[in-house]
Amino acid sequence: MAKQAASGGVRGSRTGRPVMALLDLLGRRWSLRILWELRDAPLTSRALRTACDEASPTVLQARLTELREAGFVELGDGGGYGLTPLGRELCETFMPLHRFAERWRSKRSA
Amino acid sequence: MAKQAASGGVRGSRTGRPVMALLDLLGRRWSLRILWELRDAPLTSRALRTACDEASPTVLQARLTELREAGFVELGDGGGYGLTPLGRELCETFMPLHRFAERWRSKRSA
DNA sequence: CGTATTGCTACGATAAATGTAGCAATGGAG
DNA sequence: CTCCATTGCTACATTTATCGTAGCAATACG
Repeated sequence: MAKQAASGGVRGSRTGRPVMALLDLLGRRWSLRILWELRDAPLTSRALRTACDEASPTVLQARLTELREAGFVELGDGGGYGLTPLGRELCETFMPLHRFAERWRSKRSA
Repeated sequence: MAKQAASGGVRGSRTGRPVMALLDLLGRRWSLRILWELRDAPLTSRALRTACDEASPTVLQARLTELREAGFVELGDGGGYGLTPLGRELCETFMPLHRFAERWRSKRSA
């Protein structure tokens, strides 16, 4: 495996600004969703797939690898993907999004 | 062209949960970046392109349309794209990401 | 008129995601 | 041990998204 984005390869990091790297990493399909679905409890790869609207295992596996290399997600001993402490922090950052989304909908359908 | 989305077509909204729709919308290439680059002041389409690392105008235009239909971005009278009040709210939601990214980097390169 | 912006589009080439199928490894139940 | 279900993960052909380059019509200034 060893794809390695860790030491300076995440797209967008050319700018040197870590936000860009993060924004780029999160701006890929299913990245945000995966973090979101893992917010409460760990899930097996298959349960995660189900939670993610039956997304293709190819992409899911790719994102999972990237997120693991980024240090946000980890694969537990007995199987199952879960958030690392760092990943949990990141997820907290996104929590206000939930409330925002509710307000957003009401304005859209208004 | 009249793409889509405006009145209930954002991918991911099939679940009925607005977070999913939002997560999906933001989980497309350059979406987060565009919001980020507009955080301070409006930019012309070309300035935005420059800010976004010379991204292809095709995608940029597509994202811009989607973000406009979502009500986050608007095209000013005298030209130039800017955030709507709603878009500014959303951007505020992402601000903690900046600080997080800094911490993230220090842990990655540790 | 020429020139230089603006927002935006066409289109072939390339990269990414989808959908379906299946692998090797692990852990019971009989 | 065999059978079966589950785990994480991969192959591969098809479809979709994005890239990169070029260029359009509209507007403004001299």
